[in-house]
Amino acid sequence: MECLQANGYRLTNPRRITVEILANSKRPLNASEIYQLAKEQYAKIGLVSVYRTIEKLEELNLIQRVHKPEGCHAYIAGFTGHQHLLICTKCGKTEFFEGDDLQQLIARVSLESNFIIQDHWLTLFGICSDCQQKQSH
Amino acid sequence: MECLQANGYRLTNPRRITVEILANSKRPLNASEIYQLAKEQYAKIGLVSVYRTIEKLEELNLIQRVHKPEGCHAYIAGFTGHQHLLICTKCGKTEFFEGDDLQQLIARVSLESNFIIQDHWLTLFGICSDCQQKQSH
DNA sequence: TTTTTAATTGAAAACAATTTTCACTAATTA
DNA sequence: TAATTAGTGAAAATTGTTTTCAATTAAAAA
Ligand SMILES: [Mn+2]
Ligand SMILES: [Mn+2]
Ligand SMILES: [Zn+2]
Ligand SMILES: [Zn+2]
Repeated sequence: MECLQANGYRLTNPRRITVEILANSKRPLNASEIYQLAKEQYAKIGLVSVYRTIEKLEELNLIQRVHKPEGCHAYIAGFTGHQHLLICTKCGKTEFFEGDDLQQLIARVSLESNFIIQDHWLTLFGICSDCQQKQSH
Repeated sequence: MECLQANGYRLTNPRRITVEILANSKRPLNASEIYQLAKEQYAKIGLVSVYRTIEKLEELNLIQRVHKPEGCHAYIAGFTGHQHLLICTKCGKTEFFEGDDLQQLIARVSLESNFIIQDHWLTLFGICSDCQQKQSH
């Protein structure tokens, strides 16, 4: 909310609620999921406002689109700097990690392909500890 | 086409042309791009058949959806086994590479997060050699 | 505090992408 | 060759997202 305000945006109910939902979610949410949750707190919110808030939060790098095999329209909060995602394929729980060292790989691929490599996306998929326990029963 | 036939699908014009376009493309194409190209060879083809062929090729693992910042609705042919993509952000030219060794990283992240890590997505973005030359003029 | 203002809102309409329906066509089998 | 049935394309339906617009409301000004 501070960041929105600092960028000249007004602090409104639809924004507050959308931000709160995204900030508290451990898994990526899409517009309609946010909308369903938001209505519980603020019945008159419109889906359009959710879309518009997502757009602004993404511009300000406060949320990040998450690409998964099932779709790429969900967002997760908490992005800062160069990080990557670790996603539970059972419940969707998503964590960030960093410290990947791809320098050697990138150098090799660059040499073999004659590409100048500027960026990379890395996502790990697995089963979170909660879902491991549920599974073992 | 062989693989389609082996799986009980008929060899039709719409399929032949869609397959040919995807097989010959160096960059990922979406349904409507394939459709535009296909119409040049077979004017009466329908966009629906392109969608249906994409669906089957994806099921048979002959093509793969490509995730990019601009969107995730394009497909590239030639997927076999565990490989990753290298994409030119100028012209879209896409190559496969393999031999990434993420074992150490995966072990560390697994330990820190208590996830069992089962899969990963890695995509490198850069500038291909053609586009490097065009740029330097 | 009250008034002014312009950004923001939600409903509805518009738009875009994809899927479904259905009568017809054509690839394969007998 | 004829019979069968998968596959086709046009049109309609559906889904997800964006635009429009009059009304509302947060923030600035008085
Ligand atoms: Mn990295
Ligand atoms: Mn790999
Ligand atoms: Zn989980
Ligand atoms: Zn290029």
